[in-house]
Amino acid sequence: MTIRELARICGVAVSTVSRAMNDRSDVNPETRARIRAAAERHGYVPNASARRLKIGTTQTISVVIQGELGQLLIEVLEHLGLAFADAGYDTVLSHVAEQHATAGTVERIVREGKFDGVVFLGRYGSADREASSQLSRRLAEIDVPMVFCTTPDYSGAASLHSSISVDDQTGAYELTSHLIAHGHRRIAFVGGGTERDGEHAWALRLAGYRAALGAAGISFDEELVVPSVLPDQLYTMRNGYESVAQWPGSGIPGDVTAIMAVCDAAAVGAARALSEAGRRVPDEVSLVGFDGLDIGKYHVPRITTVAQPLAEIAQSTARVLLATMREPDRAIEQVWIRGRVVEGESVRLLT
Amino acid sequence: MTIRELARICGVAVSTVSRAMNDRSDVNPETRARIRAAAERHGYVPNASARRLKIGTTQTISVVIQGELGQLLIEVLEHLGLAFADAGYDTVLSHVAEQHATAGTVERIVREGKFDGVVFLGRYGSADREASSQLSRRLAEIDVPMVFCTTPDYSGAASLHSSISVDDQTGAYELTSHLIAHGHRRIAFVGGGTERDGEHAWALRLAGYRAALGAAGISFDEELVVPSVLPDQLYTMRNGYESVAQWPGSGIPGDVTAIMAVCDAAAVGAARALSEAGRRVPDEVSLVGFDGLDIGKYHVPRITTVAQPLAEIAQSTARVLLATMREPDRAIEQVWIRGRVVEGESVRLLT
DNA sequence: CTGAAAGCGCTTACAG
DNA sequence: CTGAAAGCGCTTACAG
Repeated sequence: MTIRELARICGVAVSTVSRAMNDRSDVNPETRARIRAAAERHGYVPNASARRLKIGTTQTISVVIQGELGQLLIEVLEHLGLAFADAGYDTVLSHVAEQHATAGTVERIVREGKFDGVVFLGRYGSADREASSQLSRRLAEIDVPMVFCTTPDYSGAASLHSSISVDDQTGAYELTSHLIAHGHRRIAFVGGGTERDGEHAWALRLAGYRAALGAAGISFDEELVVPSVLPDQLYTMRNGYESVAQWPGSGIPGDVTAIMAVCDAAAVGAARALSEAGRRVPDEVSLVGFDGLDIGKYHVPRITTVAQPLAEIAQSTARVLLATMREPDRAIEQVWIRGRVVEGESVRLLT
Repeated sequence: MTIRELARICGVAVSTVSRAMNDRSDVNPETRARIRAAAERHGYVPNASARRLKIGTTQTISVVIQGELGQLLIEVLEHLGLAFADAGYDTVLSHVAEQHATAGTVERIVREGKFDGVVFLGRYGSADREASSQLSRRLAEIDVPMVFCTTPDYSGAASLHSSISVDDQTGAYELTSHLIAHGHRRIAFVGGGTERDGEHAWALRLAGYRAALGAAGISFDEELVVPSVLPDQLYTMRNGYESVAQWPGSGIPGDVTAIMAVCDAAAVGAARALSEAGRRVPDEVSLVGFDGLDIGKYHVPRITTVAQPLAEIAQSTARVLLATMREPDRAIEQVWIRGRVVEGESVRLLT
């Protein structure tokens, strides 16, 4: 069913049908009603491609997620969907599998013109820092509005794209301070990556951890930073599990009284590894995560964490992207939203 | 950058550019190389809408998920993405928030012509059975190939759409038999819905549970079926938790030795509720889930479950949909794929 | 192997 | 308030 067929059925011109379908004011209310009734009856929906070609807008935002799809990103995605729907946009997830995560794939998605705006969620580009930075610069040359959510844009010194994230560093600082206030001094950081470049979420969390130790006069011990054995799957249970299970040297040092995992999922995995090693949480080892997901909430013991304000992060992302769509030359902005420490049952008070 | 501009830059006709970009054989290899190099240099990517309008194919499959986005569906989505990519199709998730889950929304997504095929994943339609059935019949009239994955199509007696799912009933049968073989006879089923219409995954699992009891000569006790207190969020930790915490009557009967949760997530929630009630798993109560997700794997104790062959389910879904796209009048088929009981640490052998 | 032209289904000035 | 016509950016017979 095309607009021409419907026009013939209704005995009007295609332009009139178009006006009726688009709720233009310059059409007789009765004509409008008649046409819309006929459209409904025949299941006519304007062809999105033709409309887009003519009008230059798809009313669709793409959310690009690369690699693993964790619960955190999924929840942000849900909130993004709601926020964009409020503004009249459809949201569509373009998931790029790890295998296909090349600059070309990402660039094609953006350039094809299927979308009015793009949100890069969680991660993008390759592990190679230079390649990611180059992708970021290439993307900046495409005139499709885009924004980065829960990930920096890796473009180097001067940011080329706006980004919205939880304030990882402050959150980790507060969480570490919480542990310190409970008497812990030998605190391990588990499951981060290896390049300490300060832009990844885990690196910012590590920086916050370090700063809190420093503020409390506790010396930083490189031995207590246990990097992930699965750098491609940082934010997973498996990462937390394997990283603790394969603790370098002769296993978990006996004097470690608390472990900070890179996220809640990793904390749950770490808890399992600790259990297998015969170390009880929190009686023998305290444990904290990051994110505030259900997985930590229903864990026994409930994991103390920093809850990310996901709805707020999503709304802020939508706001920045929509503003950039209206005003392409708008200034780049980096938004950091504070999380909140949520006490669970996984931290023991040392006396 | 349009095809016309690129044609002028290269000093050829637009038709030649088109041929070069589409890898047609009837173009001079040198011309082709020159054009493609120029396209790369200028970041030219053919406009997807114009292409689609002309050619009638988007090379894009939409996966529609309605309401909650759980880990199981996400993993199926990842596998679907890989399977369709192998066939040269992009996959896009069109998530429909619970608030917007009307027949109109779904129908619009399908009719707009943005997609060559549609996979309904996990659930669709409203809670109202009649409305869902009506939607199913309306969808059947749209000539976009579609298939249902991990959900039946609710169209009533005669199926109007193909569907691919794990064999829920057999899985639950085997899992229940596993419990019975371990000496359990008072086994509760926790977290299912209320309408026992036999089509939902949970209802099929309940049917399998019941059949296994019958086969073992254990009488079915309605009291041991504890329906969800959160019918809209069946496959969540929260459902398992609340359903056990708010067990009807005077709480968990003392003679219940095992609980079968509607899925792994619910089992984890149930475990937390049991812990709060002072009942240890598996020492005092055994517990099983369904799905085979990481959440159960890293739980302490590891949850005994039925692992769904997600890759196989996704591949089968892609195969059926692609076949339907090639051959629209192809027969409807219902595919049930067997899962596999995976023993964890959550079932105690009663002696 | 290459080019000129028609047309996919829409929307939007432009007339009336 | 309605209609006829142009054109969005492509692809594909049809000629050459």
